[in-house]
Amino acid sequence: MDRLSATFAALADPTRRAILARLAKGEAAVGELAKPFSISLPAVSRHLRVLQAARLIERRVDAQWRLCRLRAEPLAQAADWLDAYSRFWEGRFDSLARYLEKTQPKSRRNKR
Amino acid sequence: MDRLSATFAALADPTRRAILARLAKGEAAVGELAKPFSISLPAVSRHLRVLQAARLIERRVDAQWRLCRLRAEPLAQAADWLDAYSRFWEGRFDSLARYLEKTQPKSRRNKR
DNA sequence: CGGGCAATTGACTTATTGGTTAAATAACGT
DNA sequence: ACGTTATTTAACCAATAAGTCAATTGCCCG
Repeated sequence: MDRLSATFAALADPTRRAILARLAKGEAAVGELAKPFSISLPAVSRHLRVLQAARLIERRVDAQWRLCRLRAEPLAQAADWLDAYSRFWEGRFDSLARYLEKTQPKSRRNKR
Repeated sequence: MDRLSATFAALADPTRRAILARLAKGEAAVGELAKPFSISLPAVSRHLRVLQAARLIERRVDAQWRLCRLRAEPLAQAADWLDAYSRFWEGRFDSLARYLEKTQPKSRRNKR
């Protein structure tokens, strides 16, 4: 699966988005991440595996804890993709057309 | 499924993203949308159904053609979500923290 | 009317997802 | 070494996704 698809797929689950929101406040262990949810710990563990595969989190071991922290770079790529379409909903159609012409090579970082 | 999840899920497929890219250049019928892909017409029809359910496209009938056009509003919502995290990857952590406080009043403070 | 193009629907297959419980692994603190 | 805590893995299940081909629907036109 390509990187952008993996990112969007990872974000398509509210539990995973909630986990990212929690991690935005700082590193946390699996058990703590699981607390707000009614699902089992293995289920959370799998969600974390998905987030890690999409490179949205990184993990490190500290004694018996696996600490997770947010890696937001893939989100930047997704934001770039959406930014192109912002030109559409803002009515700057030709600008989007130009972006899409170039979008085959590579997308670049920018700010909204 | 909530709106944001539906949007991200719809975007998590490269075929669907390519269809949106094509539609950004203007309305098109199903047959024309299908041309660049090696998959069958029913498969494309199903992708369009997903995009429509996510409200990323609208359809209208013109004689024997079903014309599709881009509706970018749901993308704006997704972009808003990502924008919050842009504060993270740009290093403005406390700004993101404030955003998340407002967005998810329910989340509890980290103790560790 | 009947033929043909456009698109969808139906029936089916296969793979993936998200969840479960139970067992295994790993590190800690006696 | 032992029991406790933290987390993952294994095995399984139900639902969904993405594709196929065949049949159907809807519309146009000679």
